[in-house]
Amino acid sequence: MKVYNTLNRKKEEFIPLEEGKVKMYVCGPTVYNFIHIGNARPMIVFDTVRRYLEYKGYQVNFVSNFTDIDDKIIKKAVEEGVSPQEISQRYIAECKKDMADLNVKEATTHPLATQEIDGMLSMISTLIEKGFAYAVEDGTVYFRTRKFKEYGKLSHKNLDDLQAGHREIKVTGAAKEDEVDFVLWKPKKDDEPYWESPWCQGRPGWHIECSVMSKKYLGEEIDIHAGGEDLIFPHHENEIAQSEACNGKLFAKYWLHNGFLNIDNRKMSKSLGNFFTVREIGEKYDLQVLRFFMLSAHYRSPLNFSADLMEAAKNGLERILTAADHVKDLMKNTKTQQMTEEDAAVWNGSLEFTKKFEEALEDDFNTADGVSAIFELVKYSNTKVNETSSMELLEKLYEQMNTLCDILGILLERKEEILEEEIENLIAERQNARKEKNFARGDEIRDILLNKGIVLEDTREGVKWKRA
RNA sequence: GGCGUCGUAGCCAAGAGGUAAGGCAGAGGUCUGCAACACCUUCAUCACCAGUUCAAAUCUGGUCGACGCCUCCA
Repeated sequence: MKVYNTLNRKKEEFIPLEEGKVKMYVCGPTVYNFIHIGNARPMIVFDTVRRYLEYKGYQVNFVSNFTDIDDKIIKKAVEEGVSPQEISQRYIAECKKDMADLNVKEATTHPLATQEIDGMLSMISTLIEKGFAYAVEDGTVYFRTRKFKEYGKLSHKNLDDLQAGHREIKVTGAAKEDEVDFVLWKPKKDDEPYWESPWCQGRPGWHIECSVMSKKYLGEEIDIHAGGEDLIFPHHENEIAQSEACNGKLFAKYWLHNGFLNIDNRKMSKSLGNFFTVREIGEKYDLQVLRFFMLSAHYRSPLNFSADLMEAAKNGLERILTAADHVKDLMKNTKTQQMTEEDAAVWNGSLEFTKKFEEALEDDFNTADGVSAIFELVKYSNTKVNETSSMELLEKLYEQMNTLCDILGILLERKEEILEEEIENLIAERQNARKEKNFARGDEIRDILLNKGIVLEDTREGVKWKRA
């Protein structure tokens, strides 16, 4: 398996630190509002990476944090006149709901920054002892960036360029030794929440959280650290500096970063008015569609989002689900149990698509190619399978589709929906009308149901319906 | 200004030296009471220019265009 490592900008063979196990950390959201669809991309993409690793038999320890203390959270709390905890708790719950609808698996551990303050104090102390950090008069603690010789190895920046390119830096509080130094701990302002520390009453800087949580739940050295490409600098660069300066070990072996999600070819931002939360999209589409859409491109490519593209994704996904439904329906009426010779040949032929799918995912998680393998399997199934197919073949084919879709986190089983009695009666009435060749009444009923969002399809296996 | 990514059909998107996967949309057809589903057929020489090579969408150089990071941001 090859993975693209941002550290050296090359695809590398994936070799875990410990055989059969993968330690993986994904930077999670700051919880001050509903998550937006940009937040959803790394969640979906790295959940898929995890699922593939698990499919390969790895035991994956997957850690993803929630940043629950931060300026934006405090700001929101002040606006609403409630505590920051109330804000963060609320949006953690909402975020988990969205993740469930996106079929993103729960992390092995979802640590919260505010629960890890002790670890942060300890790491900051160690950094000060080792000379990698210093406190200034007002109690702010800075990381001594130039002291860490490898600084810039992830983002491929050098400190002199950074310094030259630096625009006016708004330094609050006491002056730092060097303008490239960054904050590890900062003093509280006014009634902000705070924790006691040897330096001042205050709270942690953003970067230190992830270094500490990764170390606590996964250890000093991990296999994969992932997040959005915008985190490469400064967030991940700073994490490397903190962790490696503190632990004296390589922090993470592979760094994976997903490309950005744009809206109508522009960066998503509130000021442009092209900002969508996952919740909003969920009102118009099953979030499976959003997931399928995101996986239709390579995770490192920028991905554009628009209504048309969502429609296309919806139709494509529908094609896959319809094929699976068809196989399932055939199972109800199949006469033969065991595969015939002919069936066995069909089954063998289908293995080609699993192979193609695996080869795609092996190559830096190329889900776009993986999806195309599923489409080819769908076409193959639609063509090869019929009323004479054996139960064994049908089950195997369904299982194969299900396995591949499950790696992508796509559910083949449609949600069970209970038809209201009225709708059932209408469908029955329509069947009678059709039997008596009263097609006018039949079509009328179909239109009535269509208006209720129910689409009917007459197939050989009987009447089927689905939500529009 | 520094660092970096990308330009493949109407749209989305793989492919990374050997003669363009897959999907959506469209067109024509088969099936169906009609429709839907499904199936069949059809739909590109890869931004441009110049090189390297027996061979380039794939390598090199240049041009144009789009975008990202350098500041909170997934």
